[in-house]
Amino acid sequence: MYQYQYPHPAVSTDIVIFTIQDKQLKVLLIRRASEPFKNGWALPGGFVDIDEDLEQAALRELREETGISGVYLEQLYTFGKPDRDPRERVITVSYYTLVSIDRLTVGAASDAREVGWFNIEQLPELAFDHKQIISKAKQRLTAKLDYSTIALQFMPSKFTLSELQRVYEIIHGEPLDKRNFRKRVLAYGCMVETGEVRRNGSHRPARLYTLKSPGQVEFVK
Amino acid sequence: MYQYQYPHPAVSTDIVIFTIQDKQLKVLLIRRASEPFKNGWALPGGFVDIDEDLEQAALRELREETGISGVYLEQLYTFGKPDRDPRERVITVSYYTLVSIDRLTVGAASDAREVGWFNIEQLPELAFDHKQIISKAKQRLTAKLDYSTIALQFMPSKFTLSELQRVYEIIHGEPLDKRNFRKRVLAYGCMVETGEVRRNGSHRPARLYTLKSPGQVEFVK
DNA sequence: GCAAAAGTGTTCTAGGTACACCCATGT
DNA sequence: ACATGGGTGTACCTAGAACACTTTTGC
Repeated sequence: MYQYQYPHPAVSTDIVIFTIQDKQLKVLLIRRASEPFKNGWALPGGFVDIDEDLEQAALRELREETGISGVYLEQLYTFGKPDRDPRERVITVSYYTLVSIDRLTVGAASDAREVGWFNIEQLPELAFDHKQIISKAKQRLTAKLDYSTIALQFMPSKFTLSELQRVYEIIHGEPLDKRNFRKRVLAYGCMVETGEVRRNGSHRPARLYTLKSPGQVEFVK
Repeated sequence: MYQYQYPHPAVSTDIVIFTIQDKQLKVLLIRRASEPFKNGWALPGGFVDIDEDLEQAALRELREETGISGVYLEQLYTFGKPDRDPRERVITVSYYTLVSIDRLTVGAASDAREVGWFNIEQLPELAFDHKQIISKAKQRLTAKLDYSTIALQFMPSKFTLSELQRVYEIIHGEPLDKRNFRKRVLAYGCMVETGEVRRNGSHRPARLYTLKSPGQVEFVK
């Protein structure tokens, strides 16, 4: 037992993990193993250890619950309505991250719990205020697309410009001009041709690009 | 005494209060009344009550320690390094706000503690990681000047366009073209002429403007 | 040889920047 | 009458938007 002179809240982290799959923006959810909201869908996350940095806690939960590591992680917002958790006062520091389609080896690594990728437009009922957290993350992501190189975090180590364009189109929900798009992202100067190409169907092969500094997100424009 | 099965951190809020005074961007600090950092300068703030919303806590501290109320308040970032407070683990949810020069009736309302406005470029030694918090707030403020109407929060209920221009110049640290500036801020469409003028020295009087929706910050551009 | 995606430049337009003079007042 | 800050319009320039055809492959 731990005693304090004044009541203390519990502090947790929750992580919104985005990916692009089947031309959809998806979010990773896990099925809760215990009450409250037992068997309900929720964001991965958990309590912060008493001697653990907040971001470290988020990285640890991410690793433990999904097997994902070494990703771009950004603090999103801190949610603290007094009644957001029925057990006790829990303040949650939320983070979000973007993972590439080739890291979708989730599920295996997760500790026997059911996990799933959900289209952000068709989410199931969610535990706590997690719907609100995802909504805020989507907002932030959409905004950052326009003034940073954050979208590159969705890409695998080698990718084509058409694949990258599809990412922007899916998130913004509208088609983009191919020539203007290439002009713009190449001007960022943060990717290089590998020299290789990808053959993918009965048409001209696409050049493969790679990031100069993977994991780095810069402001642009 | 309050008991928990697992150790819990304490949670506080700290508020960075900006104003413009004497052609300088200033921050409000208070002198600490107790250990640690007794008599040192620190941001206003304090512990979140167990049944209190985070933003309510920030508003309460703001009121109690400075007498300021009814202002635009925005969550900034949550700081939680395990050793940021020598007493126990304290996670702080920081907020920032902008107050107009005519609200500088601080000091009187504060509960007998010494308070002071400090030029952001000449801060004293600060308690905890408050220097870092202020630095982050300044960053956010500077960024928001360019894509929101946040600067209007510095203005008193009636103000002239020259006064507003000075605010932008002080924060960005460079002079702006008067005609382009007026074109831009009037295009925001969120202020109206009062019809009154202010006589202020031996020159043409300036027209007074007022906000259509005080306290509201919009995205622009 | 045909279907399907990859790759490539130029023109047009709008929004941002640069810039100089008259106005109303106090002394 | 002069010093001081308030108020106003236009020309230029650059960055973003619109737009169509050739290339390379698989079948």
